[in-house]
Amino acid sequence: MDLNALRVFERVAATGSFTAAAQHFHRAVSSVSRQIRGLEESVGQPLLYRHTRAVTLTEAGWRYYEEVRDILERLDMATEALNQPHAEPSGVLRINAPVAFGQRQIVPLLHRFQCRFPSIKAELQLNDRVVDPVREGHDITFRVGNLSDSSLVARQLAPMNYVVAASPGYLARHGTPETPEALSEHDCLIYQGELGRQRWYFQRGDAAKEAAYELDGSLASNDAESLLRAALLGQGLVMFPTWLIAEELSKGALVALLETWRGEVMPGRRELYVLTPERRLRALKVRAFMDYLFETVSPTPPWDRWQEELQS
Amino acid sequence: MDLNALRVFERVAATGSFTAAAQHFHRAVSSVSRQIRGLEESVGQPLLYRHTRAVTLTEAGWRYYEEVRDILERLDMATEALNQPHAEPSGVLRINAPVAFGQRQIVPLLHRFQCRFPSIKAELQLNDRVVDPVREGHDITFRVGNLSDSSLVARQLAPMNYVVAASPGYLARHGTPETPEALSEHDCLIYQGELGRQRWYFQRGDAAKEAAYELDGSLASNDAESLLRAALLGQGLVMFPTWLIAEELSKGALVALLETWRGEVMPGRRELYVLTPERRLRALKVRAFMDYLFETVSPTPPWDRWQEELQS
DNA sequence: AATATTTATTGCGTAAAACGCAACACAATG
DNA sequence: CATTGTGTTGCGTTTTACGCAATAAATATT
Repeated sequence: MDLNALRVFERVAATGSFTAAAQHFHRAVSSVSRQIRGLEESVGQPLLYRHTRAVTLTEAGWRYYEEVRDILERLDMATEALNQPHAEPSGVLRINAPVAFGQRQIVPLLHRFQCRFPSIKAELQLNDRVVDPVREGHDITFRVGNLSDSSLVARQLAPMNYVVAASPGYLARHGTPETPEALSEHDCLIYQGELGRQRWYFQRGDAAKEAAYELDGSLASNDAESLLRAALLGQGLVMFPTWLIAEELSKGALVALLETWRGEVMPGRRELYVLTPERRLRALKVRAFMDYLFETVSPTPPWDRWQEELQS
Repeated sequence: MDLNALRVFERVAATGSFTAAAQHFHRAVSSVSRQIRGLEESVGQPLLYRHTRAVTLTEAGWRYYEEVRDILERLDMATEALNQPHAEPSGVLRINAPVAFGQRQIVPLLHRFQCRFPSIKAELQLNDRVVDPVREGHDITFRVGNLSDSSLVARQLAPMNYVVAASPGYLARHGTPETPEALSEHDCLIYQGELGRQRWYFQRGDAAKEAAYELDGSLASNDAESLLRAALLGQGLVMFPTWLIAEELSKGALVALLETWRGEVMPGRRELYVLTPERRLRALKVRAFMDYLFETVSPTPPWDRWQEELQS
């Protein structure tokens, strides 16, 4: 019996897939297959049922998995606890985030973090579908809006702020809308995803409820990046989260509009969350990254600092 | 990090010796040395101080050892728990016993046990000095008399019965002593170990206390086997535990004497104990052997059945 | 119903790791 | 001071793990 085989088994059990476990450990699937086969021989019975496109745990496998998961965790913590107080974080940090947020905010953040701690390596997985962080083996997951996995430790990172914006060229040609009502006279570039066309909502400071505006324009798309490019070319107005267009706002490539109102793309407010599996919260690399992250967004996230920069 | 290295580390920590761990795992000392070095590199600091003729744990090593010991135990138990109800005991059973008892009683018992369970392998270590079963890595330890290790689970196996015996030839030439007092007219072969010459003690059924007899004969030795051989040759009388001479009594090569009295070689009574480390009590191989052992000695140990055999 | 695709298994050759032998270093023991 | 026991390290050999490629099996797609 081999510790490596146990780790492979844990990952196979968590994901239901030899392929996923192979990817996780950067190994060939055949290597995973042999590790599992060897483990089953050493414990004397099958731990997994093999199906066509997945594997599932046998009854014994399930019981063994629960034990092995805890044992591996405990071993890692015992090893971690040996680190001297000044030990530098090291190892592979696995991060998951929505695509656009990851590209624009996590990549530079992570870059600075890794400059500071050169022993850290990272695996950044970006996707917009809801993934299971435990199953995927992520150390840290960024999530927008609703949470649904109670085995994760969720911490609120920052509020999601939306802003309407247009290029200076567009505004020079078409004027600057001063109220949400004025938007109907403008070319609004609308996001149209699986849930249909987004409405824009506005709420003034003291109003009890945001008002919905069903707007239109020359372009609708399910690709935010395309809408952004069109806006930069002066085609129309967009409403996006500040973390998406903070750089363009800072550079003046886009101009924030209707700042007296708070904009949303659906009713209610949402927050940015960061999630970690409960057990891994104390790994040094995870703690270090979380500390760094929360230092970075305090008191104001970098993607919300463009307002301050424009004022100075 | 490797499971094998962790097991090696546990054994080194328990014994304080690379050499002992190497022997335990049937490996070269250099292999143990490298395993430990590799483990220290992977946890990032030394776990052992190297001295000239032993190693000791560092502070971190001690803390790690306590964790690793429990983790390995838990893993073994999780693996053990997977066994199906009808699984046959297998693996290496490590037994320690006093030399003579081991040779005469454990070897045949173990032989029958292994015939019944062919997947069992055994390592039988015999010595008369007091050893530390945890440190030595024994699964089962036989012990006579006093117990002093509270981390072991001790079960009483059987009372120690002593008997005076002589060969038929000796008795034909010198007559049969009918009382302890008559022994002074006989050639008593006395055990003389590190504690000096043994006195023989006798207690009649209803007497409150055993009486001591300081006897003499033509031979005194620290080697019980030699005294026994001399007795078989008709040289004199011996007093030995029944488990030592049960076979000779059964065959009539020696004749039990003074059976109305209970003989001892020191004041008070002693028991035979069998000890197992607390954690290993539930390993299938250990349980199976213990069950077999206690079945064998119930209601009467085989070394005390010669009385019944002579009567039938 | 046929075809394409995905996942896991296994033969085989290669690479990497573990091993043991032997020489050596060091300090305790007699 | 010589001997002895324990641990370290260089080096060659043995063993294990790996990846590639072919294959099997069943699901998804057309």
